[in-house]
Amino acid sequence: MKDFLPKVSIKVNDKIYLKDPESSELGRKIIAGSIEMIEELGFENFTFGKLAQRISSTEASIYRYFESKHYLLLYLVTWYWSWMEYRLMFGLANIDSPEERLEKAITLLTEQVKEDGAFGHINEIKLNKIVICESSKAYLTKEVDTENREGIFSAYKQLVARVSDIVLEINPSYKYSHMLVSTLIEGAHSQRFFADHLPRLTDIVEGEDAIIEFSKEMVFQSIKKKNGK
Amino acid sequence: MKDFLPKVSIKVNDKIYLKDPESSELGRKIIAGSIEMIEELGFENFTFGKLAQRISSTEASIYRYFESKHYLLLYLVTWYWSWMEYRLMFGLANIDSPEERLEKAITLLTEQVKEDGAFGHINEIKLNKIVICESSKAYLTKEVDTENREGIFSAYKQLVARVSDIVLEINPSYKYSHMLVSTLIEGAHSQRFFADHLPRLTDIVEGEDAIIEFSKEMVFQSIKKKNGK
DNA sequence: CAAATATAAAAGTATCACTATCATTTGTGA
DNA sequence: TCACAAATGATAGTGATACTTTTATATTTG
Repeated sequence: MKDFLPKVSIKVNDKIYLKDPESSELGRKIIAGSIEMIEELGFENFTFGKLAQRISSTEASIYRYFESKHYLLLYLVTWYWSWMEYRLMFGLANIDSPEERLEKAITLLTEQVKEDGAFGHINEIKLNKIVICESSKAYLTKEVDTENREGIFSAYKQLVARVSDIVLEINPSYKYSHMLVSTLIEGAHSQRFFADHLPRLTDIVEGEDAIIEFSKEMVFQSIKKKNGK
Repeated sequence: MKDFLPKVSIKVNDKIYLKDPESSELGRKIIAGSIEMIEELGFENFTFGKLAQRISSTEASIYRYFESKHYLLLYLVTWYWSWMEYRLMFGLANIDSPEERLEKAITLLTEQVKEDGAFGHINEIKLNKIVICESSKAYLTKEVDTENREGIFSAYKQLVARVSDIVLEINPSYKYSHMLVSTLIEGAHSQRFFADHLPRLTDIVEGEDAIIEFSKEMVFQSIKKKNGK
C-alpha cells in the first residue's frame, strides 16, 4: 500500500467549504495549520485569528475557504472518514474470508494511527487524535439535521455501511449491523480518550492493545449465530 | 420506588459549584431554567445572559453559583449520574441473580427516561436528553486532567464500577468489564442520537426498543464464558 | 500587458464570557 | 423592632471571539 500508489487525493463534499483548500497553497496551509493547532489547543481554544497568525495570513483570507470553524472541523473529520474508507479498501483487497476481512477492518478502525505520510500536508497521526477528541462535536449540534440533509455526513455513513456489509456477509440474520459498527467506531474513540484521561473507565492491560482486543471480541461475539436465530 | 420515598436529595461534588444551587430558590431556578434552555437551544447557543432573562435574574447572580457555563454543565451531568446510581440501587434491590440484575441495569442505563417527578425542580426527561447530546462535551476538553484530579468525574466512574462489578460476578475472568460498561453507556447515548438524527448509522426496528435489545445482546454475548478462557 | 482573481491589511460589529461596583432587598438575631 | 449581614439586582465595563466589510496589493492568466 505504501509507496507507489497513483496520486490519489481525497475529495470532500463541496458543501463543506467555500473554496477547495486543496486548490491552493494557502488552502493547504490552512489545513495543515489547523490540524496542528486543534490538536495542540483543543477545538474550543482554537480560533481563526490564531491560525492566521501561525500561517502568516489573515482571518479574512481563511474565511474565504471556510464559513466557520465548525465547517473546518467538518472538513477535517470528513477527510478522515474518506481516508479511512480508502485505507479499508486497500487493507481488505484480496482477502476472501469475510471473517478475516472483518477482523482487519476492526483493527484499522480502532488502532491508533501511527504512520503519517501519503498525503503531503496532512498529518494523519494528529488528525486521528483530533477525530478521537473532537469529532463528536461536529455532529452533536442543533444544526445536524440541516447539515445531514446536505449530505455532510455521508462519508461516515458510507464507511459504516461498508463494514456493516461484511458483518451481514458473516451473519445475514444479524439485526443490528449498523448499530454494531457505529458503536464499534465511536466506542473505540471513547476508549482511547478514557485510556489517556479517565483510565478508571477502562481496563488497561499491559502488552496487548486492549482496545483492539476488546473491540474484536465484542463484535465477533455479538454476531455469533445463536441456536434459533 | 415512586411515591413515598423519604426525601432524598442528590449531592454533587462541591468543587463543581461556587454556591450550592440546592440551597436557595434562585439556585433551583438556575438549575430548572438551564435544563429547559440547554435542551431547547443546545449547549453552544445557551448563554448565562439568556438564562438570566428567562428566570428574571442577572448574569452576575448566576455567576455567584457557577464559575462558567462549563461548570453548570458538569453540575447537570454529575447530578444525572448520581441520580442514575440511585435509580440503579433501587431498581436492583432484592434481585438475587446477577444475570437478572445486569439485565435490569442495562435497561435502566440505556432506556429513554420517561418519568419526571421525584426531584421537584429537575425535569429528568429533558436532563436525559441533555446527557445524550451534551455530556461528552463535559469531558472532551483540554481541562479534563485537572478536573479529573479534583474528583469532578467520580460519580460517573463510580457508576461504571458498580455495573462492572455485576459483570464480574457473572464472569470473574472477563478482562474488559469497565470498557464494556462505559462502551455500553456511551454507545447507548450515541445510538439514541443517531436514531433521531442520523438513522442510517442505526437499525430501526418497529415495535421493540432496538437500542435496549442491541445493548443487552452485546453485553451478554461479550461476557459469555468461552471454552478455555 | 491588461484584466481578473487571490490575498493582505485594517477596521468595524455584535455577542459573549466574565468581572467589578454599588444599591437594594431579605432574612436573622438581639 | 432595630441593626446587621448576606443575597440579589442593576448597571457598566473589559477583553475575546466570530464574522464582515472595504480597500489596497500581489499574483495569475489570457
